[in-house]
Amino acid sequence: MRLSTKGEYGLLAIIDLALNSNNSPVKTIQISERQGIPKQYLNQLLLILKRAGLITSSRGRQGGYRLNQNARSISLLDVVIALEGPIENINFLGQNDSTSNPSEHVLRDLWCQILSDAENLLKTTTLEEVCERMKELDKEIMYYI
Amino acid sequence: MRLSTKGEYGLLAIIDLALNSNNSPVKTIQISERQGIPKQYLNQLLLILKRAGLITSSRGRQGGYRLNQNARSISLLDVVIALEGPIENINFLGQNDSTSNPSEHVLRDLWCQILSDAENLLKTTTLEEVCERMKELDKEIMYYI
DNA sequence: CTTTTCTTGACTAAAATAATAAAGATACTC
DNA sequence: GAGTATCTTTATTATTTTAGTCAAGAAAAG
Repeated sequence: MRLSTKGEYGLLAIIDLALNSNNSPVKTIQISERQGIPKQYLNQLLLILKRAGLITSSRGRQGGYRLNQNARSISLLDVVIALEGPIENINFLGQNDSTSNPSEHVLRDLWCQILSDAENLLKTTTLEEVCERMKELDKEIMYYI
Repeated sequence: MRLSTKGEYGLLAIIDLALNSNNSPVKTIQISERQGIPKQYLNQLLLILKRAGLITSSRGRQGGYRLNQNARSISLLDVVIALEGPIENINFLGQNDSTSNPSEHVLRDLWCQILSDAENLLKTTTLEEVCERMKELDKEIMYYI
């Protein structure tokens, strides 16, 4: 459940798309500059998201990326799994039967609990939800000014 | 929140101590064999747990390790933090003020939520609790025979 | 047909992980 | 007190993961 820069950058990028790709596709370079992500690296991440079916691309002058689905139907879990692979089932050596080592069994059960809690939170948070929270944040900041 | 072998081995080792060090200290080699952990590597981990004040050691012929506190007062979080350091506050670059990037702010909040859920579960699970769960498991297995 | 963009695949540097090895210090036993 | 079993410390190494960089190719638009 650690988020590497891969996951972090990817999330920032797709949130950027959710906000900005409604009218026209968004170019890699634009995301790169807005979010402070190395352009070439971002390229790789966007391709991963594309292969996962979360975004679409078009080439040429007016090209760029946009969401492939409604922001409401993309969960953060979708994005994280696309980028970092299925959420780690723990290294536990004794992934064999539960008979092997009873303490591993207990630990594994506990870890499954932790991971499934995390997954649930990510699964129930959509890109749309994130965008709304950002708007709320903006409002709060406005009040201070 | 990923558990490396360091954390996993360390947890298995200290659970082993909770079960077996009541009468006499337990030697590295015994834990190593019971839990299938490379002996020299296990040494390092036990020393970390010792420096963290969770276990004590004695040298010489009857030497070995034992718990330094009651199994009831050692939480899995204590062990994990000793071995893997404080639970990762996420890489988020913009760890500066919340004004930087609003999407980072939203993501960071969400991640804090996930981590604190995980921490809570680990904090409220003690070594004693784990031992009890193991006994329950043994019972279940007995029934099958 | 030329430019802009995505696309692909190979390559690299740095860090973290997972050990291994060897020499030193302490305590028990004979 | 000699010897051995154990912990202790420090250094070294191999492998894997992370975080990129680079360069050449392919499609769409003007």
